[in-house]
Amino acid sequence: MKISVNADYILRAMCELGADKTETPISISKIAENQHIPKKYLEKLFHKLKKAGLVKSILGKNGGYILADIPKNITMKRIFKIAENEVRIHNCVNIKKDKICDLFGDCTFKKFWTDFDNHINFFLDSHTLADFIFADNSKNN
Amino acid sequence: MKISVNADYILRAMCELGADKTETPISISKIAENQHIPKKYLEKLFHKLKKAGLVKSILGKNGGYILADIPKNITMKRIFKIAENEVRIHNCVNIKKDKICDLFGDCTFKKFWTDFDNHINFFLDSHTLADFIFADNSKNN
DNA sequence: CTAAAATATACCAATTTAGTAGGAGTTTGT
DNA sequence: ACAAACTCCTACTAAATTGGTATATTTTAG
Repeated sequence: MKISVNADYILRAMCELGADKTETPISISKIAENQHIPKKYLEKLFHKLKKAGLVKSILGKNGGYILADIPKNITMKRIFKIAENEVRIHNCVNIKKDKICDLFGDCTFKKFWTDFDNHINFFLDSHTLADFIFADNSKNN
Repeated sequence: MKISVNADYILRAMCELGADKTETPISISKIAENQHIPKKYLEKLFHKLKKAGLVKSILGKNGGYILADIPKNITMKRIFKIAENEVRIHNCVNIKKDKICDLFGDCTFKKFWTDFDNHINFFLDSHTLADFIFADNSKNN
């Protein structure tokens, strides 16, 4: 069970967008440099972020990205969904192979994997970008 | 973030050992057949389980495996440690690269990853093999 | 002696991870 | 008008991991 580098990359990149007070977009180049993330790799991640509606892009010179929503509305769950190619906690043949699963309505294995999944998602849902950005310099949002 | 098939395989295999009332060992062949797990693959998993001290082996004909401890002492965390080749939740350059990390004593990123790790481990520690075995047929242990 | 069992070691195809490469399209400062 | 600075898009790649196979050796019951 591993967490890819993507979650960390995205988290820090989004924080940089969220922490910026100016209304101008920030470029991939700048974020990559500040956060020590390979530029081309970060580009791909932002492509996903845009498709998922977490950021907006401004084309052309002086272009870049801005958050599509206020930090407190961006949960870690949303970030994880993009960062991790697949989130598979329900690892149980009784769940994967539905026919077997249906035989046991209250299968304890299934219950365990579902509970585990819920436990993780509860944590991810209860943390947002705002937790990271306004930790020391208090501000609204 | 994925959970490999191993955790499911081991969980069901160990349950079969734990549920067995006889004092005789159970062979890999039998478990593999009952649980629909590739025999050779299960063999490798049991090798790890033995090395970790979760099961004991009996060699020769009529040999097989028995639990090395009572079910309630076998936590899901112990199983996960064997099932997952690597458990990496602390995915943060501020943690991986110690020099950067030391610069921020109360880094919010680090805190998040550590909290996440603790959250998961708390869940895994609070479930044992006994939860699966004696769900319906109540019995001591 | 032989069949059934664990043990040990090596191999393998497919997939995933963490990138890199090269350019095409868009906008802006000068 | 034009070059620089951007995003956007597609493809490629090396290394590691995953989920398994294959083959042979050792141990023991009957």
